[in-house]
Amino acid sequence: MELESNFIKTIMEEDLKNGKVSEIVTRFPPEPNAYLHIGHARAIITNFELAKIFNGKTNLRFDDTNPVKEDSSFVEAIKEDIKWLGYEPAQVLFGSDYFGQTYDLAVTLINKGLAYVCDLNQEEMREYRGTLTEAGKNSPYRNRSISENLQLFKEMRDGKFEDGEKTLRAKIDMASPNMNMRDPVIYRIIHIEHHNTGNKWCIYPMYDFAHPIQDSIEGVTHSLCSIEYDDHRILYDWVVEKCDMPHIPHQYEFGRLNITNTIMSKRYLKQLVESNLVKWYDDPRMPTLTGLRRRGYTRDSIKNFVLGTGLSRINSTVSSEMLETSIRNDLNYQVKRVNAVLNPLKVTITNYPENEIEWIDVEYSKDNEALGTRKIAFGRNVYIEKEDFLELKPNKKWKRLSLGIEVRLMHAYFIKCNEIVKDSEGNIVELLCTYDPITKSGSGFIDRKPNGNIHFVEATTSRKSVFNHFEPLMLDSDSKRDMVERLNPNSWKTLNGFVEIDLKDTYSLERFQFIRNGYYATDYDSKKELLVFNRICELRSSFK
RNA sequence: UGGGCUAUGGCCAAGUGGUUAAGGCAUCGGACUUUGACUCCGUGAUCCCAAGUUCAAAUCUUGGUAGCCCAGCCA
Repeated sequence: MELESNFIKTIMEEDLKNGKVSEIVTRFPPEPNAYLHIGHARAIITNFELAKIFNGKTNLRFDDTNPVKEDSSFVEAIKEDIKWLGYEPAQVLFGSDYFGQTYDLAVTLINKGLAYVCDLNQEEMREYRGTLTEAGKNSPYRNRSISENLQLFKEMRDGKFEDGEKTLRAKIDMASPNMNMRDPVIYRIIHIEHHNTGNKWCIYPMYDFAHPIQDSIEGVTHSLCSIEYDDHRILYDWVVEKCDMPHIPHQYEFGRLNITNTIMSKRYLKQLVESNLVKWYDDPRMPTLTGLRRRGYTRDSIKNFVLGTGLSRINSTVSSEMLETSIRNDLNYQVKRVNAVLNPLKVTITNYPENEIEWIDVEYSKDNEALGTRKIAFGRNVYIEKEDFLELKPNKKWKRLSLGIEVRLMHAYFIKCNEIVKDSEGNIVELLCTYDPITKSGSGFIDRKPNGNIHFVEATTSRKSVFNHFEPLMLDSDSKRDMVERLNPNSWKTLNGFVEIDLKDTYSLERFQFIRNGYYATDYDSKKELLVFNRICELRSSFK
């Protein structure tokens, strides 16, 4: 799928056309403190695809300016997710690579009288900041001399002070209606080992100061971020200007992408994992990229989904059905269509010889012959789905098996149900049927029409399997309600059944259409003796 | 009268003064079918409201209304 027209693409076209920029350079700047989710995928895809269209380039830059929260374990996971999506960054960089230059630029600001060391503690600073409707007031430390500021900032760097004892603040305007401009902190003291720089630094720049500098150093032309940074842009531009950055990057904001029944906040995903409400970040129910991958989603389905939702400045909530449609469309043509019985009901073909198995050639997909064929087994003992049998045909629309009714076992023969075997509690445990040899599939038999076509697997050759079915983790998206209350108790359902013998050597993440059941992917935990499949999504159904 | 952003069918979204206002998802019909799948056909908008500018307005102006964001030494 192509990237549709959107406002950022239009801006880039104009910038290129009127010579404002000669090349498009974008960046994806994740903070290495969490696993990436499908919301990040929008940012990744947007940055890379936009640059690609204009033959530009995209860097991956880890935004690691806060060692309290960040960890190198996330660095590798994030790299892997981006690679999985099929993108290769022009460069892989770290914000911490620029700590030296960032420090020097802070000194530049001090020398210009545009930054000062402030002794206010956190609480005092909040009081001085004012409120949304009232102006703040100047810090008593605002007018320290340049030399004193220089000395103090150096001492901050040299570890003379405790965490929180002092900050470096930009001197802008405590009466600004934009809170971000009320002398924002640009450096703070944190005595913690950094995953990249170790103990070299004990002061770290804030995002608002570091980000524009990083963008400028890297020659980023279009710095894309989410809409809540809109009122940070004025500060972004201030930093670029006052630091006399030779290259001037520009920030553009776009809305966040939400999906119905899906909650994507880092805090929430972390809580799910730490409370053992899911197995891990790669749990197939998680909206993380690693979870979606394990579920069986393909990179193209994610890309097409994101591209299909478009891009605007609105925070949008897209129906999860759109994601499902995207994976169905991707898998429909390219995947093998095979038989699996998830809720087995034993069927004995009473007029078929015992100990005889018949092998039938069947194409994997009549829509894609290149997939080839395999042999399916047919014999005296088969399994069909429990839901494909009802003792009494309920209405004319019922296109499945009932007592005295004849249906086709797909790719094999017509069978007719003659007798029902029940246990002492009245549950149906077996069906006794007869088959008609002249109705064999492919024989051209047209004298009778069966009451529908159902799938089956031969009992003695099929492989025991576990099928994991998923529902949304949350029953609603009302973030005001407690998470545990909203949890869907049926988000993971396990079924035990059989797949046709052809799947005995399936490998992790191999994807199939199980005929009439849905799309599935082989789980990492699948073993030869017990195959495990995750349902990616159901087939569409107009059955009412 | 704190500041900022946004408003196009149920959900996304193109559209940049002249179009029958693209497209996708969903819905509802129908055709086809050895998957109740796929595929194919059909199906919906006085563009938040009001006034104005103009021969002509979703697009420009003014005034409303509604929603979202901002008071971390988080990003």
